[in-house]
Amino acid sequence: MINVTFPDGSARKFAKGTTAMQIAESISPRLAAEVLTATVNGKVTDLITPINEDCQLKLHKWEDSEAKKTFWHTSSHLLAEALEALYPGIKFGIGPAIDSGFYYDVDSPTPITESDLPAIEAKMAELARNKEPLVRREISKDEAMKTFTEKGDQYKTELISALEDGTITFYTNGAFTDLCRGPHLPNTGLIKAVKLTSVAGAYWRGDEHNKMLTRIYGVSFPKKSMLDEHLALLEEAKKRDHRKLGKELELFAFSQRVGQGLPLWLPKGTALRDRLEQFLRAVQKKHGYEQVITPHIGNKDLYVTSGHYAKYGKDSFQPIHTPYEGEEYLLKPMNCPHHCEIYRTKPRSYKDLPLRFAEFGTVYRYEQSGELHGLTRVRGFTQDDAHLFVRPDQLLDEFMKVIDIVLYIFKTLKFDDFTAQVSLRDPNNKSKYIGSDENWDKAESAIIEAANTKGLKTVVEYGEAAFYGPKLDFMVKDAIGRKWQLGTIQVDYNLPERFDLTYTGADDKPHRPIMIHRAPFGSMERFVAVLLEHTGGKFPLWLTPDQVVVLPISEKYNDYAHKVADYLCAGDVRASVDDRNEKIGRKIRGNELKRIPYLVIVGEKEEENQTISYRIQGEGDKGSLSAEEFKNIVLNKVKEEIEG
RNA sequence: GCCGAUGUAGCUCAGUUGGCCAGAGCAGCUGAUUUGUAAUCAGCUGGUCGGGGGUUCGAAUCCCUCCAUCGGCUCCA
Repeated sequence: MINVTFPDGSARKFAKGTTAMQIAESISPRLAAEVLTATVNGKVTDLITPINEDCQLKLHKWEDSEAKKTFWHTSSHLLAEALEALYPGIKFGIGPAIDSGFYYDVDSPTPITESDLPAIEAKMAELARNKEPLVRREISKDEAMKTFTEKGDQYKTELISALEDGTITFYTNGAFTDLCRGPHLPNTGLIKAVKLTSVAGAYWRGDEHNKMLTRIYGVSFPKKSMLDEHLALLEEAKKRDHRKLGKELELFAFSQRVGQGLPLWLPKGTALRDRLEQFLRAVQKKHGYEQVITPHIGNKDLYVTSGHYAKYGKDSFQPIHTPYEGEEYLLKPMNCPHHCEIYRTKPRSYKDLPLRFAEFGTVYRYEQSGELHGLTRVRGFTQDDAHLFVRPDQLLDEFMKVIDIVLYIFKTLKFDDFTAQVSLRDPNNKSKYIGSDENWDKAESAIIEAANTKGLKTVVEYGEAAFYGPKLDFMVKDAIGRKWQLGTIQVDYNLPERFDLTYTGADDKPHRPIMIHRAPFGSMERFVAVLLEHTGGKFPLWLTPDQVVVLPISEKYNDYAHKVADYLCAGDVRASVDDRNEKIGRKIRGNELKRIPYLVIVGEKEEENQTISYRIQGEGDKGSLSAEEFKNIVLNKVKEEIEG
């Protein structure tokens, strides 16, 4: 007998060799029907693998991420089974579960396009109805190699050759057998709803020098209704797409003639962006930052000194030549080297530090054409940049103060759900980075300590550091649960060395300052994009370009409407009049769609009583007030938003 | 950059196997209407069918090429 302990602390005895599925059945048939996978002693495993020793057992239903992963992993095998049936001779790369579904990379003799997906979905549904069991088999390396060599699948043999004998398992569903360590669902019949979402190219093993395989993405659910909900969420995401909203709300545009990835900020978008800038300027001023301005181009030598040229020279706009031989300039791809030169403009004392230079610095990077995406990835953008030059004894404190600024900004803009990612060096590939191990260790431990002291919810990612130093990256979750990377704070021991930056210490000797790079928004472009998707275009009142539009019932009341708007504008409310010769319903609809927070309606009644009627966006009519009372409502709301 | 898809009016989209001066709705303009809480009516304007080249008696439609956009991959100082 074996002793099985459950998460609630209870324990029961079962015969040796009992499976998790049998255990679930013995507890309740209803549970057994819902359970998808299990964790045995902390390891996710099949329901059908016999358990031979005492263990902690957790049974997972759909809601658990372990169950979803298993569900989607089995779905990828089902996809492969369908593909093999429909495309004889197809070869398989890898087919894992991902956060929001699954994919399989394939090398197909005939091209697979999006129009083929419905037929593949149908085949998957047909196969799933057979309720084929997933059969696990341990297999020797030789035999595994033989199987896939005979099949002619060089991708699988490449994977097998990297594995150790004795650890290799095959899983079979129906006519399809795959190299896989599992775990899987007991049978494919649990997969009741499948949607193949897209087909894309992906390099074999993620290496751009390798052959590009076809990747088929999909998502699946145990119930049809869950798929419908999922598709509804995708629809909602589409509605919030910042590229669509940016066009509709006339915030920004792109022009083929201006060039790819070079955004044009329209008047309303500029108003919004300016307001964000003013907000940040004010916060930074309070925290002892000094604004600086540096040119949009810089001598190539500047970036050679910083090390950026060696690392990113090929990804920059290529050198601009002057009439003089050998003189070369680059469009500024980052602000830090310029700020280092500002530091060098005069001798610095330990008493001067910390120095905090801030700049809304516009930079240009030649991103590969396929990487460009709306405002989130562009070739010309403005960083809300600042560089802090600090003494070693100030580092931790200054770093934490930067965290405070980031937290304050997130709070004001209602990004309530975020995590901090500690981005460290890839310990297996240190050649990608500059600087000594000693300095890296110091920098990394400073970041970790600061994040811990601040009590941030953190995750550590190796290989995500910048080439000159580790980072603390802030990832926010938006209103519909998607994650975005925003601000970043970095500790850098390297640039001060490369630029030979020093300050005179109390001991009258030269010392090396440490740099902190930070950009709470990341860039103005990216931040506006994320804000758009987060709010669906319903910006906070304090930020929105147009706060109030006054709608006269008919042209007879245009004068009164303008009087009201002028009064509001004089009181620092951003108001305008929609005096088009249209019916009131039409004007309301148009301005509601533009997501104007407040609509003021004036007609005979209001003019007579010297009042106004108003509506709140999405909420409808809110009744009548005096213009002054209304103005105070608006101003108070703004105040409340900024002061939290 | 790579794989795949797409590109018709300011926007959203129709345009059958190549064949009458390329269509609709919205937006815009003009006029009528003077309006009470999410679309008033009528008329009009607007397109080198992404650019270039080719096939054909004839191309939005077929072929080549370039550009841009979208979904991914790779990359992200």
